[in-house]
Amino acid sequence: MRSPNDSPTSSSGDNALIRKLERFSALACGDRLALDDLARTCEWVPPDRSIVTEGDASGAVLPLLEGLAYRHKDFRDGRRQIISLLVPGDMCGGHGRLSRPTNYGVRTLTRCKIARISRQGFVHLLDSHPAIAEALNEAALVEEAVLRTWIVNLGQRHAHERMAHLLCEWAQRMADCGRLLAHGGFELPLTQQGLGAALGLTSVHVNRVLQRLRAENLVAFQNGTVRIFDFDRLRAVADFDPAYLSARVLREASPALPMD
Amino acid sequence: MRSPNDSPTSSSGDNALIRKLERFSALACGDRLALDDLARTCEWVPPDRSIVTEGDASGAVLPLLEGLAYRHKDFRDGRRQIISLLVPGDMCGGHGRLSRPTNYGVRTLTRCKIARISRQGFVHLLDSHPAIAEALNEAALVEEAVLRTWIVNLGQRHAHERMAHLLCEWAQRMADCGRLLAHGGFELPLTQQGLGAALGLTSVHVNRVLQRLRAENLVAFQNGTVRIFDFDRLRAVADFDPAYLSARVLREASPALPMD
DNA sequence: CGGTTGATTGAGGCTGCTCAAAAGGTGTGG
DNA sequence: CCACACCTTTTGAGCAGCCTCAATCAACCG
Repeated sequence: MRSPNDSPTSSSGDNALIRKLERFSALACGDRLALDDLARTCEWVPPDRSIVTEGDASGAVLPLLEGLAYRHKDFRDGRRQIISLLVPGDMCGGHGRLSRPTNYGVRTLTRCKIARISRQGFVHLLDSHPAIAEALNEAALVEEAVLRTWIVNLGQRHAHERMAHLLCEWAQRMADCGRLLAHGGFELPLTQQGLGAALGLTSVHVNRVLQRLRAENLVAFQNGTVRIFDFDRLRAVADFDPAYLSARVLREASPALPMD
Repeated sequence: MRSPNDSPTSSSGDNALIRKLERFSALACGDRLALDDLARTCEWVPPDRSIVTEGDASGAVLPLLEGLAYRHKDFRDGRRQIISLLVPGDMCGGHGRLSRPTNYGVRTLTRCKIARISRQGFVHLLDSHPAIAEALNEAALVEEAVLRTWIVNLGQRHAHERMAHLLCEWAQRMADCGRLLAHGGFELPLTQQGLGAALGLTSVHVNRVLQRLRAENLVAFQNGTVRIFDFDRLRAVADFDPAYLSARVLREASPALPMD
């Protein structure tokens, strides 16, 4: 028996990292134990704190075990871009064998539980648990797909389409990690300024776009909580196809390919 | 002795994939031989041809050995986003152990030499050559950094800054793979419409932006060739920091991290 | 030589930005 | 409990960066 509230430093049986990696690769018991071990050297960070600062070269590997966070890049003149949103199971820093100074920062949105592993320990983990290495690898490829989708979003879509797409993607990801609220809504703990930084828009325009989506009875955003009223129509506006997020996967090799 | 022009199917001693991977990991002789082997089952593709179409699930792994190409996403209504530019050594398709249908297409810019490996063969390559697996991994992380930078570019920069950044990045990458021309310029075989598709701009505006950069004596673009007149000033306009492209690397683990 | 593709230029319009101010909300201290 | 500060949201007015549409020009090619 375990109490339902996981106390800060206990390794809960419900490890987000394990849950995520199991979407990509069958983990043996030993793999799971190793991952649970990480949760022993973890810390809680309050909301709106910097976890990684641009140029950070500490080399630590920082899996996000609980809470929400984001990667961002700040400019001297105040411009700011949110590069990706992080859910439990994602990595805050680089996840390769080699350590490289980051060209981005990471901040918490909510209170976060973060493990801290030395690069050395991480490399050892990969070497002694190939299944973990493989799963992390595949996870990185999905992350890449998300980045590509953001590029398309920023490059080609209008403000309201962009917003719709962000909300669709976030809805899917939050559902995937079991974070839907009772009424089917979900957290998105950003201010309108924050949404602007994610979408390449000003907060003023974000406000107007949200009003429009609300007026069209598609979605409401209030106090960091989103409720989607008509997912199908929102998806149509966003031209959202969730395939890139899924870990669905085909294990095979095959023959021809169209070379038109 | 080997003739200087590499004929289509001969494995040239100068394999772009090897050159690239060696930036990330020390390859043993056997690793290099295995990579050279790939060049035996390769094909030449003419310019402006589709290599991978969206939704492709063939599962083939397609390293680009020679030539230039790009990843892109097309919309039904004609909008089009170029997601990344590919140089020799890059992968055209997915490069994981698992095969997933692509949500993008790949087209050639110039004539391209492309190896074709079954997913099965690729997995076997990774399993039997850990150094290759590691190098591919690190390469994927650099690619991720490029995607992040494009997001920042599209989200926050004005048209002329975006253009400047693209040109700086491309200059660096072309230099890194030994593709600078005699006068220090380099190929960028895109039409102005193509540049627009990469930058989220219309070709009309691309044209005006290029005129402005030319008028400011920063750079000239003609016939798919770029000449940069004042790299320092261009870099300042673009706010370009090449660090994210480099394979420069620190092998260590280390202690503290700012937790402001 | 006509046909096609890409570059260039112009005019006008819309999306999204800037600047500014007011309105709500929340926490703090008196 | 009110006053105050601070932050976020909301609204308005005006502007501009970039787009749309359209036409011309240049280069290439069968």
